[in-house]
Amino acid sequence: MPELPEVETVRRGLAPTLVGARLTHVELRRADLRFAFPEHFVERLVGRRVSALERRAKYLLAELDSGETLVMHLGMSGSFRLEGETAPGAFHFERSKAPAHDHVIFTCESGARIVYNDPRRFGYMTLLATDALTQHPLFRDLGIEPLGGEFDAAHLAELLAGARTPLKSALLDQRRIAGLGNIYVCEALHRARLSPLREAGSLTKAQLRALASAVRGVLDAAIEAGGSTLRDHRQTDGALGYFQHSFEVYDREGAACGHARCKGAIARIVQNGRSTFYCPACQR
DNA sequence: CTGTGTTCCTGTTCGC
DNA sequence: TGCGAACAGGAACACA
Repeated sequence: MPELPEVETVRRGLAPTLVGARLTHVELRRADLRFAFPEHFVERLVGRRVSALERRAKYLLAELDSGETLVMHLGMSGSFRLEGETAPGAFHFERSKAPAHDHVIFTCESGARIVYNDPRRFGYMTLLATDALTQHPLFRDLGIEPLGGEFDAAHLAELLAGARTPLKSALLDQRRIAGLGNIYVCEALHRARLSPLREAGSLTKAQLRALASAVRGVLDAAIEAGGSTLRDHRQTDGALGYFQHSFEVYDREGAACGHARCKGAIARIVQNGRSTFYCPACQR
């Protein structure tokens, strides 16, 4: 589920509860997610205060007062929900009816509970020394943040220079740009009117400008939509929120292309084993 | 080095 | 209605 905008929405949803909070209890309902939890995971968390909640690419980073950072990735199906004092609508579940796939439960001093649910278990959590975070293999090779100040057409030109791979594959590569996933790559390419099949290194300057602007624009819009769902529904689970109603191409095979004067229909093809949606008529 | 295919896991949807 | 197949928002890893 979660690409950059969803993770950012989760971060904003959890921050008011988590930042400044002390963890009093951490419950693991199983020994692993995608990977095993690290040694003494619970002991290293309990009693610690969370000093900041950040995001890098699709990772959530909870900085602790112990010098370590709790690193969380939501994989395909991970989500958080808030229960307890800060969630007035929280349900009370009988023990036997606890929702399936709740794997980790963090309890704060305030009584608030933050529950991590992940049916497919492609997500994972680990603890890393905060001052060495950027050197760690998980982060060392990550590319540029598409919403950061350095991301522009010139940077994009460098990132794609000489690449023979299809444009879509290049944009999904987290070592180039970090945080884009299948949906927003499809959407950004449609906005920029560029074919996912184009050789990545073949874009003109004007096309690079259009693409940089499209990437930023689609991510900004999705975060904004996520933000509005947060305000309206206290949703912290990183669901696509209302932005899914704004998809121009993703999961819209056969629909009319939304671009002015384009008579094309959205097609679905498969690239690297994953669905690509685009308009063959106007994306060149 | 670059680029591609496979794999992890469960839930939902679709065609018969 | 049931039942198997296809597919799903990610990315680590193996390999050509």
